[in-house]
Amino acid sequence: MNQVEVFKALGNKNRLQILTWLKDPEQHFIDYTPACKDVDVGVCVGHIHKKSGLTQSTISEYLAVLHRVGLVSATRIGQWTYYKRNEETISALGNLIDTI
Amino acid sequence: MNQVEVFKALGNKNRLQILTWLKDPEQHFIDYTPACKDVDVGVCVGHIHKKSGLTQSTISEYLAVLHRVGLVSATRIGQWTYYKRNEETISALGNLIDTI
DNA sequence: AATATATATCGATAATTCCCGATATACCTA
DNA sequence: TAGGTATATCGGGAATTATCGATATATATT
Repeated sequence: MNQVEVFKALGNKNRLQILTWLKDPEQHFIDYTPACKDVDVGVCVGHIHKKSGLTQSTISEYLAVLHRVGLVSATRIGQWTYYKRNEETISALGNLIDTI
Repeated sequence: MNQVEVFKALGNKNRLQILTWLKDPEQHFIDYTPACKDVDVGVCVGHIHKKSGLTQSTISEYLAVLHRVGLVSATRIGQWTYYKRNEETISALGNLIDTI
């Protein structure tokens, strides 16, 4: 994990917001339904986009940033890409704070 | 604590480095001696400046950033300003990660 | 193959950050 | 008060980031 890059990724109100939305998709995304029965793959770009008020390209870019630093996972299913919090990385970050 | 601002402050290699140096002044600063017998006030700007390889103004600015977001305390004694890690804020940040 | 939809990427501009040198301010000592 | 040292602030150029609209790519449907 690249500490500096992770902190940069978190140093943006909108990206931080997305991460918290992803904590509880049912609560934050009106028309959310899980894409898979058995595996939780998260929320598709379009839902996040609609909720955000930002453009589609910006949201796509932000999700790519969060993915690049490992804060979310990405799963392509058909024409949708679903993003989901990577809790391992997030809690690892919590521990890492102690080593700073 | 302003989350976004704290993450921005940490999203810089040099500021992160300074924070880790301040963890153990004896180890990282050759000619370090505590400024006070009874209270630990940390390390003065000049020492950090010399070790960093960056200019005095940049270091002063970086320390101001870290101070503004609460990651370090600042103590002026005579003509020196001493900066010290604010462990409370840092561990609070660790907890805050869980709420992200 | 043609079209429609979802997402990703490209190119651009404005805003912000990085980092500098120069200068100002604060404090100390003589 | 004058001069010296430590730190802070100012002004600026280069680099990066934020965010957009336009376009490309991938997938699905007919």
